[in-house]
Amino acid sequence: MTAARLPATVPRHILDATAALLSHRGYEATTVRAIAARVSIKAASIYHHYASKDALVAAVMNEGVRIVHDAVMAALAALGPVACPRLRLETAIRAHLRSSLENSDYTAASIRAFAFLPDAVRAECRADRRRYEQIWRGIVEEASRAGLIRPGVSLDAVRLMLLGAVNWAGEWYRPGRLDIDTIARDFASLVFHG
Amino acid sequence: MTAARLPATVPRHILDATAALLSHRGYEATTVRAIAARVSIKAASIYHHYASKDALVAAVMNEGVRIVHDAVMAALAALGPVACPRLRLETAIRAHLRSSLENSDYTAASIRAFAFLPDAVRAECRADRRRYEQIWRGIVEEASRAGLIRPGVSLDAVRLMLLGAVNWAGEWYRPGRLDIDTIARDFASLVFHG
DNA sequence: CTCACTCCCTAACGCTCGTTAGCCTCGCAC
DNA sequence: GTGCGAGGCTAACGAGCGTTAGGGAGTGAG
Repeated sequence: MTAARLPATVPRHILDATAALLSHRGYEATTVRAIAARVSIKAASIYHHYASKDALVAAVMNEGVRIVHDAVMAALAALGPVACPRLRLETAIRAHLRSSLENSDYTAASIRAFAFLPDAVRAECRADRRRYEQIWRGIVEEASRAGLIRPGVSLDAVRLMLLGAVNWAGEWYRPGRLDIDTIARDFASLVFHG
Repeated sequence: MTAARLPATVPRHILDATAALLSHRGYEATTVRAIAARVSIKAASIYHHYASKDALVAAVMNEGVRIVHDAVMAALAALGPVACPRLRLETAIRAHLRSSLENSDYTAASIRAFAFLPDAVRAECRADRRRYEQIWRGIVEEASRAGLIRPGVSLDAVRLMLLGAVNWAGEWYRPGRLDIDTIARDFASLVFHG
């Protein structure tokens, strides 16, 4: 899961270009020729660094999940071990939103382009994505144990609502309108009762 | 916005096939040949009924928004004019989820495939989509006026969280797990305070 | 100096895409 | 029964796709 998993020989800017195209145009419109053009080389040269388009895409998708995973974990760790669940949830939301909306084409790609990936590529991404989901399962569970979630509400529903809301944010967020801190605060407010 | 907007000569099953493909595979993978194969004709014959792939796609997208719009409006109307905002919100959520998850490939397509449509097609869909958003703006505002939304929370954030959560449901919903009534009830619970 | 290796190139492969042209065959109107 | 439009068809177009073959320039090691 560390950066070392990527072959050192793979130029970062090829991955960057792929991430940018995937996040803005989706899988099919992200052509090898378009990626190559973005880094001012020819399409065939891509294959010197990567075995196939799908291997490149899979690398970007997994990198995207890794980035948001690490961002959320780092933000939670910075809170210290005794932070209240309310604050932990708001912090996780903010970190996820920052990663996918501001910092990382990789994260944006891993969220937006995933749905229509070829099955083979999707299969390569499943494990890391599940691992990321576990963070949220944990946060919601903590909050529930602390009595912050209205009793009777399914914790799965809470988690899926939250992840849905933050993952969909890429479809409407534009810098300069609702700012990310406000979104994170309000989203967190909504899932806690009285 | 009525069905009469579609030329009467366009066989419904061509639209159906396009909606099914769009919702499951996305825009680029929805080829004219694949649509034709689904209705057991050849690709060229599609053009006897529709001027272009994009015109066909745009028709499906707008039909999808119309269907969910009508479904939500009908469900709200069935409640009668004096229903409480809490119930109205839950009802709208349930109608939206039923439309996109159970009843309509059109609605599923209009939600899932929209992001990566060509700009020209997206432009043709904007008006109807905005009109649908207005329903939600109204529901959230009612709830807020009734004092059901925690003060200090942006109503835009509430609306966007709700729409994000329900629109993303297509990415994880599988029949037989969390059922739609439960999801709708829990989602509604979460946005209301004490 | 030379060998090997890296990194890029041109050219082309087989395939699929959206779309068009032109033809055939029904079934209904007159 | 003749004409014609509706609704299919085959064949093909130019373009773009992912990918491969093979070559050439630069560079660092021996």
